[in-house]
Amino acid sequence: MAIKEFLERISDTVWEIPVSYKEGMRVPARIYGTEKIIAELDEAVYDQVTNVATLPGITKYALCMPDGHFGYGFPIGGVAAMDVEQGGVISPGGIGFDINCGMRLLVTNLTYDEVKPHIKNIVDRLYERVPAGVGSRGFVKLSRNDFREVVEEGAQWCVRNGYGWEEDLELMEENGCLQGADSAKISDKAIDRGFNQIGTLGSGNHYLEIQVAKEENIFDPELAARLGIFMPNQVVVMFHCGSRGFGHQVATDYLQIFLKVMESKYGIKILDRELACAPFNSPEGQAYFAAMKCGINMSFANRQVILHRIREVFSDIFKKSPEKLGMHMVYDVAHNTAKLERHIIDGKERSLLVHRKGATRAFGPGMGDVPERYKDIGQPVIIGGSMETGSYLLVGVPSGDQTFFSTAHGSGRTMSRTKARKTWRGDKLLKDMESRGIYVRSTSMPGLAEEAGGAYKDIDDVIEAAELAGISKKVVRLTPIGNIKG
DNA sequence: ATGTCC
Repeated sequence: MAIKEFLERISDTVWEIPVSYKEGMRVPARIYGTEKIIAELDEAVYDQVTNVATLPGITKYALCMPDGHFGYGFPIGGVAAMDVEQGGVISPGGIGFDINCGMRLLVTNLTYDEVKPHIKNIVDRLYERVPAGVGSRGFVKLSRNDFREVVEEGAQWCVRNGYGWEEDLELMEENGCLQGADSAKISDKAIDRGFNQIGTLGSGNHYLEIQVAKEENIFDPELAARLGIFMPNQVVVMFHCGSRGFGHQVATDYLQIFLKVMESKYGIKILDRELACAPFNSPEGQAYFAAMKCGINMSFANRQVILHRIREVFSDIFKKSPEKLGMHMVYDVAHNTAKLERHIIDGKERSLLVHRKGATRAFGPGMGDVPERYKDIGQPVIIGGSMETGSYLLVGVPSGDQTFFSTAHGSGRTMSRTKARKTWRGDKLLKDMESRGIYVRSTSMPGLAEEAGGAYKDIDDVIEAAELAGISKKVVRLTPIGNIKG
């Protein structure tokens, strides 16, 4: 029977597939999105999210956020919480190859009028100072042993070594260093791939963008001010990157290990090899958890060094210190992780491993790990749109409990990279964007074409769905004026 | 996403 006949409308923005849809589903699947988003959703997502619903220990629902699309095993936009006391598993496919891919936002006290005459210079200098593209190498010279320290200490290593400010650490999950990251669980190959990649942007949809908070796009001026956006046309900097080849190798290493032991040792049968997993409470599961934390820390360190370079470039161009330019970090979000969290399920507190793959944690007001300064307003959420359209700053809300306090992470692709390359030309797109006031530098013209705004869902639709569903609240929409694309 | 197949 066709999927549409199973799809039950729970509300204007929540759609459920019952366990009767597929043999082995332990919980229903729920997809977030407006009617328009659901109508245009790739049917493969239904298959993937219902496969996830069969995994051991899955609690309540297998979820897909409104930016969801087809991914490796799990859909991108997938959220799955596994009860670790009930045989719950950990699955690399539920985290993503790019461990702790995420977004960071920093503000300036400059207006668009002040920045406009310098925008080409800013973008050109950032392009030199923040290496981008496949295989790019960073300026931070580390030995392999130094790098093992970095992956255990995360952004704290960076601040100790002069990359950034002490206050930056308060604005990251767990102060930029996950406890329990163990480099003994990392292969030499992963170290080889990662040790010269700190401070690099990468490729694909990774980018660094100069943006403006236009007056009409500041939806809640009070909340915006609390987050550091205090005037119309204020210029901010947003960037998106992850753990580069290092995280990719960690995921690859443990997928192979899990495929070997999953069925023979643990008797877990799965519908798709890409859902390879191991019980969280098993030697293999714990080893991957400790290795993944190294990936998370590597990514925090990567973004920390990039933040430092951005401050240097602005400081050089505007002849003022980064402090005088008000270059404070707003927050850093991780959107490819699994975290052990306590959540109340049907009135009972349980210990859940929450997989968020292309999904952003969005803790509500008062919750643990929300920085002290934001405790009363909820965790900031940074959602990057396509490079042509815009991005959003939001906050978590109490009703986020329905998704284990998770929301969308971006626009979500609607077109394959191959088709996008055939539809647009990078050089023409670059000129078109410049005529619309967005100055772009990229290492690859085909790569630029892949990221055309038309290859993505409408970011405003995605954010509207997230807000209507009550999984995050929008504060500011940000408009791009300059972009460095990997 | 990714030394885009060691």
